[in-house]
Amino acid sequence: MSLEHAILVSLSEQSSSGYDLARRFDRSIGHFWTATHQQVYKVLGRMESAGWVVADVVEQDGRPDKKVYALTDDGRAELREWLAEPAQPEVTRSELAVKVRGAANGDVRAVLAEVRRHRELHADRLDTYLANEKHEFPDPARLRGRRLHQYLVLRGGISLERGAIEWCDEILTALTPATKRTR
Amino acid sequence: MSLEHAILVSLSEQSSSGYDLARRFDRSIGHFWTATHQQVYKVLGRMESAGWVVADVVEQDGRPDKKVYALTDDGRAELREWLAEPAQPEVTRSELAVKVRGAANGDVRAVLAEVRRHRELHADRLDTYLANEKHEFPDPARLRGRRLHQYLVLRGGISLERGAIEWCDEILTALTPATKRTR
DNA sequence: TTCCGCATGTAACCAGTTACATGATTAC
DNA sequence: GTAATCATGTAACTGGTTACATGCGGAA
Repeated sequence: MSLEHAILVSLSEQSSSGYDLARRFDRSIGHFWTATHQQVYKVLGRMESAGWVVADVVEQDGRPDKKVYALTDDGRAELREWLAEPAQPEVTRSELAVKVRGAANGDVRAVLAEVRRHRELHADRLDTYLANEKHEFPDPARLRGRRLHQYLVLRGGISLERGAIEWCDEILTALTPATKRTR
Repeated sequence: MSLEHAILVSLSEQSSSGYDLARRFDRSIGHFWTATHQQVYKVLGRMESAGWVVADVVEQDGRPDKKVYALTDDGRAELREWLAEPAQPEVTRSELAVKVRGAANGDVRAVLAEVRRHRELHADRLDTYLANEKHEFPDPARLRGRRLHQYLVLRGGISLERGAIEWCDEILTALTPATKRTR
């Protein structure tokens, strides 16, 4: 697909500036799609030319002006069509996995240190996701529509991180010498 | 990183042709890194210029000639250095997740059908991985070194697929009307 | 005779990253 | 004074995808 449709989804929830979108791609939607601000601006330009979004310049005091983008009817139509298309299966590219596979060609302990570091990164992300879940969706059983969909995506992020942590632990258990492990 | 190092790892296990490498990227290593044959050939060219690999033309009867690539000492050195560097955390890009999040903007049932389709794709991949595990690593407790590392990466693929299936199921349970579910 | 597997590639293109650039305000 | 946050962008580059091209052998 590419960023376009992720932006359409994001704008369907809330009109916002490129800056704001870029920040949201560091959070909520960002669990499953990332984008730098440079790319967001570039793509927004294209989308405006295509007539999917319109910009409204908002002046602020004490802060730079901003362009707030909103979906047009064409944008909404595009989004609807895209949703009906098949989604291609995600490709997981894990540099860490390649390093683990090739570890015997270098210093295995260095690779293990990386696995440990990644484990912590995933644990941190899991914590933020869980805090998010607790704070934003305290009563999941009652959720309907949009909110339920958002919740489900967050749940996906949570189980992804849990899986990653478990995998790191499996590697660490298997590759840490028993002498170190038991002491 | 990029493909280069994945190819170095692959060649460290077994010298092979570009065609063969491309096929392996559809399997074993491919759980965590993919590449088309076009890209493999392109990168192999670059790697040969850099002196990381050498090609040996092998004539075959009844089949086209092939170039079998092998690691050089420089290639091995490069691999060793790369293994000592930190790995950047993977970015998971899931088109399906974006569709789930935006589902309310279109036909929710169409998105659910996609979730169901993806569930089956993941289930199929899980089956191949499990068959692989059983066949190639019947006695995991005894594994050491390279073989153990390969096994651990396969385990990662397995838990990734399991996680994906569970997530799909969670979505299906949450979004399928109870009337259809209980029947 | 048509399609699949083996085997290697080129060319055009697109998506995404990194580096660079500007400028005001606020908090330490 | 120094760094962080808000806000928008351009330019160069890299990595990866898609389309196209060739040619033999064997199976259906």
